[in-house]
Amino acid sequence: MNGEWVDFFKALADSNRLKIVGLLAEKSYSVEELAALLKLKPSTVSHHLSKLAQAELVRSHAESYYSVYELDRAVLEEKARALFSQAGLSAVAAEVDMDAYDAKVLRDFSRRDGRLKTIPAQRKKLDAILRHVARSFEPGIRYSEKRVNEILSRYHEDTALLRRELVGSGLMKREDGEYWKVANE
Amino acid sequence: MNGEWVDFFKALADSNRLKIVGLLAEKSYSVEELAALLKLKPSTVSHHLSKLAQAELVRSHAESYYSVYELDRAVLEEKARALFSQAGLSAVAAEVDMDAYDAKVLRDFSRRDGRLKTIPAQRKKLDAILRHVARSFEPGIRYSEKRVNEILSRYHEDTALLRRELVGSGLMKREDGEYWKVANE
DNA sequence: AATCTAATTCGATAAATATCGAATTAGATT
DNA sequence: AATCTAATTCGATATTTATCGAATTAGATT
Repeated sequence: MNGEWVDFFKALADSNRLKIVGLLAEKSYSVEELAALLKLKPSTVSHHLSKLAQAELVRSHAESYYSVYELDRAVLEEKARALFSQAGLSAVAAEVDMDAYDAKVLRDFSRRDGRLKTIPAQRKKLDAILRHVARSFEPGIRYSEKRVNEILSRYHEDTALLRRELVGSGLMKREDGEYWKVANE
Repeated sequence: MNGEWVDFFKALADSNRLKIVGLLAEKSYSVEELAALLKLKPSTVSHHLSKLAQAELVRSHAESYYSVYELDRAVLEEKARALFSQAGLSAVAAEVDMDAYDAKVLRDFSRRDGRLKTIPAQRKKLDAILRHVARSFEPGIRYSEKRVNEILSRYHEDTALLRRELVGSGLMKREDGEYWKVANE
C-alpha cells in the first residue's frame, strides 16, 4: 500500500501546516502560540496538528496547561532518504496492475469469439496483441510453418503478418523453416 | 513564499499521482498507457500530469502520436535534500509573523487607553507583556527607582510587581538602586 | 488535403477538507 | 473540592479537487 506515503504528503500539502513544520523546526510551540502566530483559531491548529501527528511528523507532551508540540526529524529524514532511492520510489507504485494495458488493448481489438477485429497498426498495441497470441505456443516445442499458420488462423486470417511480427518482435524465433517460442521472462 | 513547496507536496498528495511517479521511476509512459494501468480516463490522467508538471516533477515530449512523460529526478532530489537541512525547513515558514503572539496577548490584556486590565499570571503571557512594557525604557539610560515606578504606573498600579518581573526576566538590570534596560537582540 | 488518433481543455458533479464557533474534556492551580 | 485554562471534539459551511464525458486541439499518417 502507498497509504503511508499519501498520509505523509497530504500532511504537508497545506500552507499552514508547512508553516507549522517550519516553526517547529526551530523550537517547540504550544497550540495557543501557533494559533496566534498563524492567525488561526486553536481548534483549526489542533486539527492541523492531528494530521501531522497521524503522519508521525510531530509529537506532543503535556507541560503545565499546554500541550507542547515538537518536530520528529527522524521520520522526515527517513522519508527524504527514500525519495532518493529507486527502490523507494518504485515501492510507491507496488499495487499497480501492470497487465492492465495489455488487457485493455486486447479487449479493444477482440471479438466475443476471441478473434481479432483488426490487427493494430500501432507498435505498442501490436506488441500487446503479439504477447497475447504468443501464449498459444508452448515453450520448448518446435512448430512447422504450417502448424504455426494453423494456430494463428484462430486469431486472424492474415497469418503471414502475425508470423512475421512475432519473429520481428523477438517473441518467436525461426530456423530451417521451424519456429519456436522464446522463453518469456 | 512557500508556494513552491505547497505545489510540490500537493502534487504528490494523491494516491494515483504517487502511482504515476512510481511508474515513471521505472520507465517513461504515454498518457494512454498510464490511463490503462491506473484504470482511469485519459482526461483524468492528463489532469494529474499537469499538476505534476506544474511542480516540475515530470516533463513530456512528443513521440509520434503520443506525449511521452518522464520523471525529472533532479527536482525530486533537490527537494529531498532540502528536507534534511535546518535552513531548508525553516525557509518554509519564512513569512510567518513572529510578533503575532505578543500582539495577541497584548490585545487580550490591554484596555483602550493602553493600561493593563490585569497582569497575566501565566509565564509566557507575562513575558509578552514585559517585552512590551520594556519598550518604554531607552537603552543606555540609568533610571532611579522612583522614575521607573512613574513609567510603569502608566501600565498598572502594581509597579513593584512589574519592576521585579522586568529584572527577573532579564529585560532590565539593577545596581545601586538604579535600573537600566538590557540591549535587546 | 483529408483523415486518424492521442492529448488536452471545459463543464459538471461528487467527494474531500480547511476553517470556524460552540460544547466538551482533561489537567493543573487554588 | 472547586475553579480555570488550554486543548480537543463536533457540527456546519464554504472551498477545493478528483473524476468523468463531451468537445476541441495538435500532430502524424495516408
